[in-house]
Amino acid sequence: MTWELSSDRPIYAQLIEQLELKICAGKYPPGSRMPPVRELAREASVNPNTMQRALAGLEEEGLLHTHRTSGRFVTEDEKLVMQVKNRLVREHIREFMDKMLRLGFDHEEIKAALSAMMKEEKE
Amino acid sequence: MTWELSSDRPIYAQLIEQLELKICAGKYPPGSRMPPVRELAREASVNPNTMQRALAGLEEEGLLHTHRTSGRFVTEDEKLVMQVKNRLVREHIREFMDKMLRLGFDHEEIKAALSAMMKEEKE
DNA sequence: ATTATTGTATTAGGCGCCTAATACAGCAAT
DNA sequence: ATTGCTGTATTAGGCGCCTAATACAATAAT
Repeated sequence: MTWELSSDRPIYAQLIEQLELKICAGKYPPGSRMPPVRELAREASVNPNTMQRALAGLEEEGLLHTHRTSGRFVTEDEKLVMQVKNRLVREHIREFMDKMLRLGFDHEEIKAALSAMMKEEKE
Repeated sequence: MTWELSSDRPIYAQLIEQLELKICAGKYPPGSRMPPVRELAREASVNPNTMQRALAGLEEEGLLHTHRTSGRFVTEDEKLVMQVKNRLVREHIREFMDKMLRLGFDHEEIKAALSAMMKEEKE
């Protein structure tokens, strides 16, 4: 799971989302230490300032906290991580449903289309 | 169905998507005349230049064509409209699935979560 | 013919995002 | 004590997006 950045949205916003994702997916477990800003920036091929900005966003959210000189750490509050994960799930589902409804699909048709695509996937 | 613009992405790109949606959903039927740029711009609370840019995008795509002075018209090629609609559907499903898979859901769990949210919806 | 309406083009300016290059402060390791 | 690594702040510049204000060309409407 690497870094996927597109140019049609602010990079720092995309970084926030992907960091959230990585934390919720357990790539950066609760309590663990994050790689330093400069390294994360290098990984993502991004300016350190931009990565810094993204990390600051996660801190406001409470997902990260900083020990000024020894690094940045993922929260140990697993409940919080789960809350964020649930929030993300709900957002993704809502967004998906909205778009499909606007295209004229009803609930059943949405499920059918999804199932069909999953079936394709497996081949 | 009005205009929903957020500030975290280029407006002209959002306009393109929403115009595609409106055309695919039948709000602007094949062969029909589009409202003038200035009016669409007013509707969307956007600068005419920005709306112009979005419309130019739809023209490259073949969804619209222009009679220089009498206005802009939706293509009469219903097949093309359907193709675009199918493309949009596939894109939305793929994007949704990607995000959910990254969050650790498998196919069955994705369906279950979707169904659960639909059920909520109905109350 | 005149007028209004259409799409289109141009210029200027503001603003946010991103990069680059530094510099500093504070703690850990040696 | 010194060195290195950490987060953090600052400045400068480039670039794209967006708005605003015009202006023009070509057709439709009168």
